[in-house]
Amino acid sequence: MSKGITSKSDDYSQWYNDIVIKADLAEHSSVKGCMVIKPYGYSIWEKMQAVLDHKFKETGHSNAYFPLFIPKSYFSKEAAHVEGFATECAVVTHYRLKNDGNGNIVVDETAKLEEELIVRPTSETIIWNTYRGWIESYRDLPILINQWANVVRWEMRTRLFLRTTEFLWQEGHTAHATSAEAIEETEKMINVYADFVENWMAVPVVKGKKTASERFAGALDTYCIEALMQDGKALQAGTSHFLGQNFAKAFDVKFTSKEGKLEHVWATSWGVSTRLMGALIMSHSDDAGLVLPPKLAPIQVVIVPIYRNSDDLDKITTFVDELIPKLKGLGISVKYDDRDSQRPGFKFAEYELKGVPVRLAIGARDMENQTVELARRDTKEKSTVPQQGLEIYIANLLQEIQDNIYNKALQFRETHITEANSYDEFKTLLDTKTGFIAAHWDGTAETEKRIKDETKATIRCIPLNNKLEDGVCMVTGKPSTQRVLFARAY
RNA sequence: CGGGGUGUAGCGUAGCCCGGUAUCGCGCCACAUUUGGGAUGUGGAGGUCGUAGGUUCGAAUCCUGCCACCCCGACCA
Repeated sequence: MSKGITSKSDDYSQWYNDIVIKADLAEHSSVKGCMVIKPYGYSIWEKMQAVLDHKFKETGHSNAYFPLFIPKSYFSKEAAHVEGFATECAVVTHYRLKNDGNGNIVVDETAKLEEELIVRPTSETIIWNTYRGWIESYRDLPILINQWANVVRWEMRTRLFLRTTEFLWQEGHTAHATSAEAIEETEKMINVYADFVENWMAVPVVKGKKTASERFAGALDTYCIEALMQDGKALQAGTSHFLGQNFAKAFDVKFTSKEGKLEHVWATSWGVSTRLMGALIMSHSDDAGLVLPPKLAPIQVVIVPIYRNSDDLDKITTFVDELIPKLKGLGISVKYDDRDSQRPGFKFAEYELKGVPVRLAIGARDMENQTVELARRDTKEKSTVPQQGLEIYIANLLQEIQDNIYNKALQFRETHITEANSYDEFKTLLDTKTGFIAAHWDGTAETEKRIKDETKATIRCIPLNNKLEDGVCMVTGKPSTQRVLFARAY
């Protein structure tokens, strides 16, 4: 197939890495576990940010920014929270370097911080410590804030985009007067995420709730969206947490209600990260490289001229110069690649690798016939299309491609949700068919852990609006009222 | 933290066992011919062989220490 890309069926993991590197999305930096997001990869992230940011603002949120550093003592204030993050924190202990006299730069031991600073793995603590000063009355509520930031989690093992030591994300942190309002916010935001992932990224998701043991550290309830990758493994694409009054209590954030009573504030937090890039790459791409949904492709249409002499090129360029404004007028991003330094075949391969949804090739033959050659990335089909009305044709085609890759992913997902009625069947499905497995579970953490230890499968979620169905736990035989979704996950 | 691997030109590599100043491919630069699926020819540039020390007349090669990164697992978004 393509030069230098490992086939998906040979080695899925290597295939993924190859696409990230060869499509010029990111590269490993010289710092362990940290990556450099390259311009092409970053431009995709910027498109994601733009859409999400708009949705957050439409739902009443504002952006703000809180410090990168968090005093260590803040972490110990919420017991479950510190437990969840303690083992993966980067800690700043000194604030100065010095020359040791032998030409080496060393830490100046005399410049030791009185209290260590944690590089934020998430910002609940610093934000709730700040909110204490902002909230006195029910009139100050709700507070609906989002922050775009980088965070650091010192994971043992990293993977480009899917899990890096430092990653980019957004984290929403809201404060409410009532439990009901906070829960409504939590649900609203998981729906915003699902809408974005499905309708922009073209990745179908299952909305659900996490079990107690899979919850965010410090949350009373964690809602999530779970996507299924082409290798049959699940990927958590976004989470929205109902934090109850845990952080308000830990940071002493109270307000006076309409009734004049002093009460603790109710909280939510929600986030998606550059991990979504990983989901995007893995969901649609093939052995020829990246496949991007038109709605997030930095370049939606690329035009490659094919010519033998400058006369040919001039004619083509004249046509293209008229076409580009028409496309742009319809909101379509277009690149005219008239580099003379590369031949057409090279360009075709390059834009396939980079996942550009539509490619036009225009040569002398086309100019004579008033046509263009159009190739779509998702199906790799080529066709000859009239120049007349081309921009309309392309606008429609982009939507068709968006729908097509979504439906393809949806079909894969639908055929990879399988019911298992015994533990043996469950294990066989995990090893052979993979994907989500819907099974009865007795609701205990013990059984959940046993399944995880024995099969590496976790409960991805209890789907929202799950249909109730009496059954018995596939492991213990105890009664169960609904099936939950298991899978091996990233 | 365990297991495995790698470190030699921008990238990928050979050479290492058996010591004598680094091979090949891609890429890069120039020129020409090319241009409807990853062009061809000719010429050219590019190297602290991860790092520190040791052995030796001489080290990419042998010895010792150190460092870094990648992959697999445990942890996790």
